[in-house]
Amino acid sequence: MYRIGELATLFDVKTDTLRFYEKHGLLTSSTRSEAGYRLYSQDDAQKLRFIIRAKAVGFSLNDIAELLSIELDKANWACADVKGLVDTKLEQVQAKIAELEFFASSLNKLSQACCGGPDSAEHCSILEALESTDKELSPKVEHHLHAEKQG
Amino acid sequence: MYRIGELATLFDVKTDTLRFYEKHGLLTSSTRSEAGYRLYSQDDAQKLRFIIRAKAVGFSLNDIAELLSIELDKANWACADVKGLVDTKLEQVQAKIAELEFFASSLNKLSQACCGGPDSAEHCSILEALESTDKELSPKVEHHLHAEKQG
DNA sequence: ATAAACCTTGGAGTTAAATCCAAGGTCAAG
DNA sequence: CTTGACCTTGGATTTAACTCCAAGGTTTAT
Repeated sequence: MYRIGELATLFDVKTDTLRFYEKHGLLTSSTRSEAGYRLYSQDDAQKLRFIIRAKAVGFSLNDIAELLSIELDKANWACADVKGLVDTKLEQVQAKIAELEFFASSLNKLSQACCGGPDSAEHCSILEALESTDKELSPKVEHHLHAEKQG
Repeated sequence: MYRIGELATLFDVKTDTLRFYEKHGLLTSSTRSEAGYRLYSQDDAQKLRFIIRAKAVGFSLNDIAELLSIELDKANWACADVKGLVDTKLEQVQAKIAELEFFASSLNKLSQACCGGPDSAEHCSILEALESTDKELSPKVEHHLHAEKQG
């Protein structure tokens, strides 16, 4: 079991942050010592790791709480409910991956264009690099941008 | 050219948000009308789209400003500087992608475990699903978690 | 030429997510 | 048996990123 300070050090967060997560229902220490100290189990640590990772890829604490609530505890969740929530989150995750792969390929292009590659100095900013890769736009925007682009 | 309200509608943000981005150096309209109205060009729109996307995958406005500053404008940036910044950002993006792929595979596992798949009811929460996929941990944490896991 | 729907600025208020602070309890080391 | 490094709580403050408001100027449609 970890005391709050140990867990905080381990994951490079502040103890205050852990108490904050507790107050907001994201991570409660599974036990307390006699004196009232929070004691975190291995599972708690696992959960914290998940929270930190999810935050790093742009999920809000609310989103994360929802992800963590996905537990097929049979009494409270129908199977279809779980599946619905999971699949929604999965779509969000996949959308994010798609965005990032786009970024990655553009940054790559930029990096290569920069130092003497065959396309040298052709794409000099992230925006130009993105543009050169762009095939699809958000439906709402597509019409406008294309309209102007031809004119 | 778009007036601020048009651009805002187009991208489903508030006009206040656009002024906020301007104040913080992320997106300045390329011109103003005689009366002082902001007029946004196609390039400005492109830039806004980039900002919105970058935000969606967990970059802060500061991160984004840095990404946007990557411009090989020859006078101010040495080639190596650009490459350095780009490659740093590329690493961040790739790390995020790795995280998300992890999430995705776990959510998938969860979704399948849920409704009568072969692993039915085996991984009942996102945490269990993650754990079942887990091979690598952050180096800092690895030792501790494994140590306890064996004991 | 006037109302409705835009736009301007400056500044205040909100929300999420921490982060800090104060007053005090606990515990291992000397 | 006290010093120092922990921990507790409750509440205040900060930071990022908006979001709203007020007082006033502009444009457009009737």
